[in-house]
Amino acid sequence: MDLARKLTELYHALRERFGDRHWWPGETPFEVMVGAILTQRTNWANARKAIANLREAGALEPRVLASLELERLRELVRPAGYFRQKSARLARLANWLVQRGEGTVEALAAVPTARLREELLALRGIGPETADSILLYALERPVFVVDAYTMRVVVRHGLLDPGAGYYELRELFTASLPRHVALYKDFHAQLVELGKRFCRSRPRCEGCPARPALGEPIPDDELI
DNA sequence: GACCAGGCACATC
DNA sequence: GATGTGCATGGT
Repeated sequence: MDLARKLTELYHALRERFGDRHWWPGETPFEVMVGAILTQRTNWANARKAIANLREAGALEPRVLASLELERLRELVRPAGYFRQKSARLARLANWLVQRGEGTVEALAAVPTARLREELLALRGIGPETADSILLYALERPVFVVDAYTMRVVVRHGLLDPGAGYYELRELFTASLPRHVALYKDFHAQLVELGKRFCRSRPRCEGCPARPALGEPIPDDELI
């Protein structure tokens, strides 16, 4: 069975099992961008607290966030952990938007995806995953997002060898799937859900025997 | 108390 | 290029 078919079957199996994930909540594209930084190496519940703080402070708007005192920003971001780093990262992102797009996300609409990706990666604190999350979920660009869960699932299904790099993994998906934003969004969300469940006791997947079957609904006992 | 959570930058070999 | 380390809060 070729890879494209395997991935398609995996997606439908996940979709069947988990339904619509309603992935990546956020009222505005900027809020999604902020969330992408706040959730780095941090569970979403903690990131959400920081987002709530920012909302209450009216700082879920690039110009406002960019104008906040650093100490104030650190306070608001604290629940998400790594608050010294993340506050600085948010400030750089907001400043970039203010300078690059006059403080609006809409001004980025005409900029090619590759260019946006380069500029995001040039911001210290935004790496491949965060950049791609922003491109896909905030800016609606057809970019597949790879994260730790994706890696676990793909390796566990034998689709790629352990030790594969970010770009190798991303290429696996982009080369095999139709370039549809909605598909990319939901597939990634499904992979996260699967990864959370069936690897929750063994995050590194070492020696774990379970391997959900492709193309079939996944039984609960194979999800652990 | 240990371990983990939707990474990244930097140092070192 | 690969590997190790610091960053930090909050839930289980």
